[in-house]
This record gives sequence, structure tokens and C-alpha cells, in this order.
Amino acid sequence: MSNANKPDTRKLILDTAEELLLTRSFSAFSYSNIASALGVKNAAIHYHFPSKTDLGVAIIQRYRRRFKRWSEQQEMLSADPWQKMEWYFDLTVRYYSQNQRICPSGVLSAEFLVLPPEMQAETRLFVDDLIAWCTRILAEGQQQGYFSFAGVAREKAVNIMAALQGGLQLTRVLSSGELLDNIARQIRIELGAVGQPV
Amino acid sequence: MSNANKPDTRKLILDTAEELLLTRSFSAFSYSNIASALGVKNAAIHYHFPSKTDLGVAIIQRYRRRFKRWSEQQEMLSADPWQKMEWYFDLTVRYYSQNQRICPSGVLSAEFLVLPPEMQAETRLFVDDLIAWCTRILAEGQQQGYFSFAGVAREKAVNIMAALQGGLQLTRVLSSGELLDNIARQIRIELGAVGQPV
DNA sequence: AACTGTACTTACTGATAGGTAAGTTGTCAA
DNA sequence: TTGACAACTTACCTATCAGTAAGTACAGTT
Repeated sequence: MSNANKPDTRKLILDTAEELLLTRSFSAFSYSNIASALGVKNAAIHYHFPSKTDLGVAIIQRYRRRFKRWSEQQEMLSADPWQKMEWYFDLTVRYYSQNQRICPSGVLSAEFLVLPPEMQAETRLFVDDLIAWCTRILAEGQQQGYFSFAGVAREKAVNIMAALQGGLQLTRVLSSGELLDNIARQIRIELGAVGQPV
Repeated sequence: MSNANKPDTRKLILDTAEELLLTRSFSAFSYSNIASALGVKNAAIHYHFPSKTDLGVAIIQRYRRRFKRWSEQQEMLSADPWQKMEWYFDLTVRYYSQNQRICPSGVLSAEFLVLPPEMQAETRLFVDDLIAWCTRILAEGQQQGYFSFAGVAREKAVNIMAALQGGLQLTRVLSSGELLDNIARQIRIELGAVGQPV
């Protein structure tokens, strides 16, 4: 009851900045973009996030927390590896359906060299999280006989993540919604799908 | 003998802009960056490329010409599909080794929505070229019994291009040179490599 | 010797960027 | 009732952005 109606400007800023990041990239959005979208003044953003670096870091940290909760929920539902991968495909596809977004690791890695060091460090951690998750699912799925792919789990994981990241970007260029579905289908085949998934 | 010593400033500008594009992205480099790198004034760049859009378009058009020549040379050497794919891997790996560049389609598609329409159109054509080439090599290789992959050639082609594009970006984040090699290895396996390539 | 075009430089413009200092308003606790 | 703090706005700063107009230096042509 205490902070039920506390102003959620901070969250609104993060949400807006997140959309601008995934549609325009970090270099190509400004505090004014956020301010005008929210109907507040430029300095209001600086009140919550003193520098653009602070804002950028906060966005990535929120992604990491979200992804952690997301993967924990998967475990709670005790889904099989196929189902988990399908959920990951969904996650990816859903980016594009929201204003043609691409995935965070995609934007951040594309302009990595111009990001402030603090954001670079956070991006690294985020990508590590993603690859670690995917590697784990793949290894489990292989052990339990769900997947039958050639090569090491981690290499396969990186390949899958790279294909989805690149696929999301190419989808935007060719504005072809099926492109990502085709990539997902290819990945399923290469994981040894023999009629299992939809 | 006529234009042997003509000033090649235009080419130098394109070269410098190209490096800045692949390392910093289009939004994150300026005419001043190029000018100071070449030891000329800002307006000198505007003389050769009136607007930044003109410059951007020229860079992409040069990529398209280059790639066309590159693929034509492959044909002249009458290499087999495996060799052609290996050359393409090389091409990709070589980007990163030059100041941690990523591939043009990677940068351009990541910031696609903030590119001027003229550049978007040119990017589309460029990506079409790349996919068309890869699809052709894959289809030929399949027909001639070099490759044995599951699914349609074009889908496989897009998957490979996406994986390389994403892999190049992830390589930069994790500063791991082997990452791309691992992706190339995965692709070889999935093309049905049974000891053929190195 | 005069003219022409190329390849610039100098000097500027208005717009926008990220950021800051100082003031204003409303809420809540002592 | 006062004080304190959170959440802003107003007003401003400097730097940089892409872009332009006018001038200059020089090579080749007539």
C-alpha cells in the first residue's frame, strides 16, 4: 500500500529508451527523444539517469534480470529442451513484431566499439548469460536424447544465437516475416528434429 | 598516362569512411572524423560527397561492385563449391582482423531504421546479392553432390549468412577469435562435411 | 595572356547533442 | 508549522553535427 501510486517515470523512461535502442540504436537516440515521447523535459531524464551511460547500463542490467527470471520460469515449468528452444524462438520472433525491433545483443554488438566502457562490460555479461543458457539447454537435450546435433554444445549454442541475431537484422532489411521462421526451421532440423516440434 | 597521378582523395575518403562505418557504424561517424584522418578540411568531403547520404550510398555501391567482381573471379577459377564457401568464410574472418570490423550488412541492418531511404534501398540490393550468391553455391553444391544439407537452399543460405553476420558481431563483444572459426566449423558439418575441407 | 574547371580552404550557419545549476512544487514526517 | 526530500522545470552551457557560400590556388586549354 505504501508505494502503490509512486511515480513510475523511471520505468517509463527505461521502457521508452529500450524501444529507441532496439529500433534506432544507442548512438541514434537522444534524451530529447525520450523526453518528448513522455511529455517531460530533457532534464527530467537526467534526474533519473545522470548520464546516457547510466541509462544504457540500466537498460542492459534490466535485460539480464529479465532473462534470468525467464529462464528460471522455464525450469519451474519443467519443460523439455524442445519446448525451451521453442520459447526462445518465440522470444526472438516477438522482437520484430514490436516495431521491427532487433534483439539487444544485436544492437549492442553492432555498435560495440562506440559504446562507453561500462556498457561494453555489461553487454559482455549479458551475452555470456545468453550463451550459457543456450549451451546448458543444448547439453541437457543432447544427454537426454532429445537433440542429436554434431559438435560441441557451446559451439552449437553460439551458432544458433548468432543465426537468430543476424536473422532478426536481415528480417528488418528484407522486411520478410518468414525469414526468421525459416531460420528457426533450419535450426530445428539441425538439432535433429524428426517430427517432434510443430 | 593521362590520369595516372590524379588526386585519389575521393578513394581515400571512401576507404576511411568504410573503416569508420564498419568499426563505429554510420550514425556514429562524422565528416570531421574523415577529414581529420586525411588531413583535409570538412568541406573537402562535402565537395566529393555533398551529403552524408551520398557518401553512404557510394560505400554500399562499391561493396556491391566488389562482391560482384569477387564472385566472378570465383567462377573464372572454376573452384568447387567447398572452396567457394571456404573463401567466403575467409572473407568474413578477415573483417574482424582489420580493426575488429564487422560485415557491412551487419552494421547497415542493425541501424537500418535510421538510415536514409536511399541507403536502405541500396542495402536491400546488397543483401539480395549476397543471399543470391550463397543460394546459388549451395544449390550447385547440392546438385553436384558436394553438399548434403537438409531443407531448401535459400533457407540454408540465409541461415549461414545470418550466422556469420551475428557471429562477427559476437566475436567483437567476446573478443574471441575462435568464435568465428567455430561457427565456420559448425556450418561445414551441417553442409555434410565428411572430412572434405581443412 | 586570358579563361576555365578542379580541388580544395576559410568562415560561417542553424540544429541538436549531452549535461548542469538553480529554482519550483507537492508530499510527508516531526 | 516547519523542514526535508523527491521529482521535477527553466534556463543555460559547450561541443559537435551536417551543410553552405565565397574565395583561392593551380593545371590545362585556347
